[in-house]
Amino acid sequence: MAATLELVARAAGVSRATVSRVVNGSTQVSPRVTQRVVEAIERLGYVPNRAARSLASRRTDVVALIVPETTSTVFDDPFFAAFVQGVARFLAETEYTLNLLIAPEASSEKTRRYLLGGGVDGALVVSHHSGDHSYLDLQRSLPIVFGGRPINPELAEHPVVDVDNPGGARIGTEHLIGLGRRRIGTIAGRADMTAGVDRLSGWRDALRAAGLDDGLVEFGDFTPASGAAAMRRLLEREPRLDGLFVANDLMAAGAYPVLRDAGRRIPEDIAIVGFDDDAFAATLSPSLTTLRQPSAELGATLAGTLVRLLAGEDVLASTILPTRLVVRESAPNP
Amino acid sequence: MAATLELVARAAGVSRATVSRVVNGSTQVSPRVTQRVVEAIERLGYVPNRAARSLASRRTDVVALIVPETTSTVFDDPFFAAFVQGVARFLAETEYTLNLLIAPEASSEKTRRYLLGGGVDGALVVSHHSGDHSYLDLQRSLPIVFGGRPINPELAEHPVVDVDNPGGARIGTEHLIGLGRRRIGTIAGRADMTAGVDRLSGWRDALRAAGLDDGLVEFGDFTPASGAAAMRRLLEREPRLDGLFVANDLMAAGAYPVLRDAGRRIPEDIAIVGFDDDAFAATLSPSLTTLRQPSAELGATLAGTLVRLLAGEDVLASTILPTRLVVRESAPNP
DNA sequence: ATGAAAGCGCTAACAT
DNA sequence: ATGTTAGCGCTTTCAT
Repeated sequence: MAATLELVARAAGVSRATVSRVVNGSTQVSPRVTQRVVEAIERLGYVPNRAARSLASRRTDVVALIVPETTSTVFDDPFFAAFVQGVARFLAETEYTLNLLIAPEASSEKTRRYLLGGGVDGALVVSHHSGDHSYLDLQRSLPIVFGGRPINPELAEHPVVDVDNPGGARIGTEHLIGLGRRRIGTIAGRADMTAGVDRLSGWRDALRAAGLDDGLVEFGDFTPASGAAAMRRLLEREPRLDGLFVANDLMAAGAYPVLRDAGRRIPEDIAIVGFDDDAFAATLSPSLTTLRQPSAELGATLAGTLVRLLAGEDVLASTILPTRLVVRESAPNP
Repeated sequence: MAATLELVARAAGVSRATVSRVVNGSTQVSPRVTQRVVEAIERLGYVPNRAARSLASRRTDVVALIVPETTSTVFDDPFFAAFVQGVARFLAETEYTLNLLIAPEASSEKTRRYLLGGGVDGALVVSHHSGDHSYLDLQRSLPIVFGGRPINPELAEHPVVDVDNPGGARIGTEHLIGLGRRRIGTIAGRADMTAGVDRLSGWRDALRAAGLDDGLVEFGDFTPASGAAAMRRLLEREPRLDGLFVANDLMAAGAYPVLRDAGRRIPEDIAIVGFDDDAFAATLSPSLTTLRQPSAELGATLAGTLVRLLAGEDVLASTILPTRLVVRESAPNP
């Protein structure tokens, strides 16, 4: 059986309150008593009971990272690896423990109870879809920080950390324009995710500023297969396409073989810029020019914002991290 | 503020005990009272407090999946995606919530306290290294099921679920023998992980049974780079190598270019069998013959074993799942 | 079938 | 600096 505070107190010849103080690092305990208590704790192998502590203190020291995606999406998307790592690394330096809650679960009643029932002190929510309303009723009862601007305006009051999607898309598109391309299409991401919407608008802004046609849009869902399909539609609509901005690298990877089969050379006939700089971008042939997201930094910033929020500090309503253009063969410098 | 049991009891005009019974699905409550209580719960938006419930009932309804690896290892290894999914899917059907604890964390004092302090009802531990002793002191105080036989004999008393590593390796090697290959080497996995040790012994068994030389062993650490290095050493030792069993597909992928550079054709000059059937096995050129692991099933079985253990049921000390040979171009059928 | 009452193990005023 | 005393919100005998 696990030792209790009571037992430790008895062994050390002090009150439970004193043991509690020692366990919680209070400075108000005399060195010699602290010493006695510490010894008793070691001797008995005492570990505080979480439930009791949480019940009395009204905190859990746990934060949840909620990913409303399927398990496979999470693991297949290279972005998440770095992102989760950023979160975990940051939290490792704090008093908090990370609890990763994955999708189907996250929408379930069980998880809702876990969150609402005081199971965690706060939550991080990433990749929020417009169709997903499962966090609406959490917002008033739990500190939440969003990773990626939620498309849902009701959630606007929560702090958000995001990468500069419109800015990155604009820079990528301007790069294509700078290469002299004039018929520039885009394979956009899902319209129900802000990453999709924002990258599309960045592409559009750049084209309009240059006085070019911004009608060559086809949508995908961030998967390679959808990228291939969108590429086919785009080529059909405008065979003379000479530039392409793709909302993520995976879809760009899907577009490559379609272009090859159509006899279009990259970058001679059509220059391509992706988004993410995932693990495959550099290994594609030709290698992909793309916008790098600071994924790990995003995770760390997100975690940091939540921790500050939980500490009662003021946090920025919105933090936007910059992207960086990584120039490779698919759209080389002039 | 969140509603409490007390408030619900008052609203429904019953005792707290009765509300508790309704919440916990006791059949001993009359329909009309149940009805009243349910209404009060809905009206007040009551969600039980986890800490209080856990303190009183001495259970948490949470199980931990402990992965003693770095975050990137977990996410980069295709095996984990399917595995975690298997665990999550199984638990979704139960009363338990999954808490994924990743490595650096898992060895930390914080996590130890989380586990020992009653934070979870039980734990699943995968990918156990011999160097890792952090779970030794958990074993007596927490129900644990291991995924993959722990190399540490002290942990032998815990239930284990594993794939048939020796059997798979034997079958793969026998396939090479059946192809008429006679100088069959192996790139083995790390000697401090049972998956490495067991696959090596399976290869050895097959060769001995056939009366062939079982000395052509070089070790890697399951990464492509280590596979490449091992391949070079093997070719140096025995240039006439005509068969190769590799302990995982990633190392096989690393070996491919080395063989190509050495002017050895696959499978004409050297036939290759891998292990895992990961996402890349089929896309290698030539595609890789390999042993498929039932990763998701492994996760589900592991979770199921723990759940049964927690329910006080008897569980098998050891459950071994079969692998299946997937024949592709690198070692085609005769 | 329902209620009363005693904790579960800890923290946090409040005293001293 | 240390002890005393209430709870935290729930489950669980034990009565009735």
